[in-house]
Formats: sequence, structure tokens, C-alpha cells
Amino acid sequence: MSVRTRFAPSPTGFLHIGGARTALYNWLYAKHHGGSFVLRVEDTDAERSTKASMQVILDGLKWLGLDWDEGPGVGGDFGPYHQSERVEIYDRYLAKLEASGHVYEDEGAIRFRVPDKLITVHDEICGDVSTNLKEQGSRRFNTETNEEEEANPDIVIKRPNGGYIFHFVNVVDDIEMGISHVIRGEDHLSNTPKHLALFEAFGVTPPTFAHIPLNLNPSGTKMSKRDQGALIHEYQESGFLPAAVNNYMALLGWSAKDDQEIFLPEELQSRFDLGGINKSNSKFDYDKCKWVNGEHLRQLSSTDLQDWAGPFLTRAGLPAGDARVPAALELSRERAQLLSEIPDVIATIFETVVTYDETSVAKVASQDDIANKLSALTSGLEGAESWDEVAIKSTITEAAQGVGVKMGALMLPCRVGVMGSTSGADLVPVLVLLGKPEVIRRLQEFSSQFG
RNA sequence: GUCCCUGUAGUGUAUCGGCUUAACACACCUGACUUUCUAUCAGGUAAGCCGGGUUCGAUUCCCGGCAGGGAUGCCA
Repeated sequence: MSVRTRFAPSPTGFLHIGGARTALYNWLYAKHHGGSFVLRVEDTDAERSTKASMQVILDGLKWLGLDWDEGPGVGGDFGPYHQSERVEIYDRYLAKLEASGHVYEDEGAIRFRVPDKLITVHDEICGDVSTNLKEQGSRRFNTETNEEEEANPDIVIKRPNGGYIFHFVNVVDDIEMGISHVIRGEDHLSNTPKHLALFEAFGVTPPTFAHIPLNLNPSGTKMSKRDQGALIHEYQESGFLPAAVNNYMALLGWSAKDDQEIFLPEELQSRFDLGGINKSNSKFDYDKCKWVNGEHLRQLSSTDLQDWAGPFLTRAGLPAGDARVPAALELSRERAQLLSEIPDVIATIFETVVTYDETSVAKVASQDDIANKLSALTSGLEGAESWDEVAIKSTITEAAQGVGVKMGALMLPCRVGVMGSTSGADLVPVLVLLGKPEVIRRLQEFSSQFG
């Protein structure tokens, strides 16, 4: 039997990291086993579902590269893929339950008669979990009175207004769409017995279930939109690479069982499987996520780096088309973890007026004999016959010897004078990139304040 | 309240009933690099929730407690 997984978001908000990670696991599992990944929109709650929200979710999945084999915009043999368009199917399934006496009406709603027996979920991750829905559902906790009250254990599957309820449509669609593996958040583990009861009522063998642990925020509670790293579109804006976000999300609850943590997309696909998923919830760590991104940044080809960084350069007001950009980007690779950090690292290369960092300048100004050092440096560089890294380095060394100091004593003033700050990309390559006249110009201008 | 899942350093994971001084990564701290650093290299701090039991031996298996999370909707 071929593997068919699905991601079934409800378009009532943004694409959340939890949802994205669920989508990723389903996608990876399908890809790993040569199966299909289906995208299904669970918009049965008309009041809360919006087109805009759907678009954000679709955009997020596309950005992450989690393409679906069937679903909105793609089609497929099991459509339509919006639940709001599948009402006839649900009506048909409801009729089956009516015919077999599994349902009854209750104040306009339709309830599914829950069996009075132990139902066991065979979960790939959590193991066997048993519940008796009738017993369990006949008591309900009232959050207002803080007391337990009697309740009807039979589950509502259709509202008085005609709308179908999640548990029912979810099961019907998984049957109709031939879903083989349901990989979803552990928050659904407690719902699964209800789903199994429905599968049984329909006389259908249920799919394989795998409930994955949840991702919590650093304080250990449910991630909310306000938590850093919660929303996928923000990753795009802050300069993350989709491959890195996928990599990091995969690591939250899954491991390759060895020391490898950085996975290229293809590697992730070939290495990922249910066996590597652990059971405990994890807390989101933004720093580690950024580190993963930095690692991916370093592995990018030059042309990919240019493609990804381009928009961020433009946004920062830098000339993305400048001939020196590719070389500058290479210099930035090791200093940046996010694409959005790149402009800061290399901006000085494209500036006509250098922005000086006060503390950096003060550091230089406090050096002994600084005017003399700077002039030795400037004239030394001015006299350099060639302008490559080797030549520049030896020129600076010679200039340093001339004034009786070590090379390092000139490097710092040179860095601050040319780049405006003690931090930034490697100095010598930047000098090469700027060209001799510009370097001399900057040094002279900088020196003038120490006359 | 009831039911379910989970509980290894701050965080994410690994290993394992004895072969371990419990490993790796991020973060943090220190040192080095006589070019800063947000880079690189080297080093360091830091963990088996608690209590019982099984066993020659348990972090690993079982039970209880506690803690965290989830469910308990005519939301999904």
C-alpha cells in the first residue's frame, strides 16, 4: 500500500511553527517513502475561516518548499480539497451512519453514539493508549464552576446550522482520500479514540497514527503568535533560509541518532523516519535556529547566496547589482547568521561617506603616536606597487616596522579608518575590494582629525 | 476534578541494565589567534525530578509521588 500523508490546516490564522513542523514531518515521511503528500483545507467553521488566512498558509508552505502532490491549486483525484466544498460527501457518509443506527438527533444537532468499550490507539510513537469514550465522556469539567458535571458522551458531528464537525469530516476525508499515515500533534492523541470509533462505524481500517510531541516556547508553555519564532512568515522577513528553518524544525522532536545536526534538504528526506521521533515536548530555541541558518548560509553556492541576499541588500539601500557584491557577499558569509545581517557587515564597502563608530574611533585615538602611525600606513599603502592581499599585507608589515611597531598595531587603526568600526568583515580583502584610491582617500580623511 | 502523554546539563538531542569520568550541538565563561569581532581555534562550567521496588548491578525495567504539557466544545 502506498504512503499517503496529509496536512490539514484550518485557515483561521497564520502558519504557525507547530503546524509547519507537522506539515514538514508529513511531507518528509511521504517523500522518504515515495508516497504522496496531500494538502486539505479544513474550513468547516465558516465563521472563523478566511481567504487571507488560507493564502498566508499556502505562501508559508510554498516558501518552505513543502509542495503538495494534491490539494488547492494542484488538483488531484480525491478533490475537492476544501472541506467547505465536500458537503455532499459528508451527507453521504452521514446517511451511512443513519442507516446503521449510529447517530441520533439532539436539539437539532446530530450525535454519534459512542461505544461503551475500551478503544486502543496503536500509535507509532506513543505506543498503545486505551480509553473508554462512554465512561470518559460522561463527565465534563466546567471551567466556570470548577466542578465536574454530567455530560452526554456521544459526540456531536453536525451542528444545528448544518455545519459538520471536525472529528467527523476529518475521518471521512482520511477515508475518502486514502490517507495511510496520520502524523499530527500530540494534542490530538486524546481525540483519536473518537476517530477510531468512527472508522469502525464505517467499517474501515484506520490509518497508521503517529502523534508527535509538541513544541513549546522557552518558558515551557504553548507557543503563541507573540513568541519569537512562532510565525513562519516572520522567518522569511528576518532573513532565514527555508532549508535552515526546515532543518531546525526537524530537529525539534527528531534526531538522526548520530551527531549530525545540519542536513541539506535531500539529506533530511533520506534520513527522516518515524523511528527518530522522540516522545517529549521541546522548547523552542531561537539562538540555535539562527545558528542552523548560519551553517546553511555557509554552504550556499555563490549564486544562491546572491539570489537570497539580493532583496536584503536592496532593502538596506545597497546597490545589489554592483560588481563588487559577489565578493563582498563571500566576505559576509562567515560573519552573518541571517540574511538580514549581511548588509551591516558589508555596507561600508559601498559607502561614499564612512560611518564611524564612536567607541571604535576612541579606541584608535587613545593609541600612542597615532598620527604618525596613520601617516606611515597611508604613505606605505600609497606606494604599494600591486594591490592584492599578499602585497597589502607585506606593505602594512613594512610600514609597521618603519615606525617601530608590530603589524597588529597598524591593523586596528587601518580597520577603523577604512571601515569605521573595529568589527566587520576581514580587513585585507575589503581593502582589495575598495581599491587603492578609495582606501587612501578614506585614510587621509580619517587622519585629518589626528593632526 | 477526571483521563492521556512526557520527565538526561539553561536549551535540543544521544547512549546505556554493568564496557562512561553519561556523549554531541546551541547558549554561556576563559584562553589563543601579536586584525577587531558577531568570525576561527582551544579549553571550561553544567544533567539522569523525588521515593520505593526488581536485580549481583538501574539514568535505563516496574510502582507511587511530584512537575510540565495535552484532552475534557455544537474550535480545529
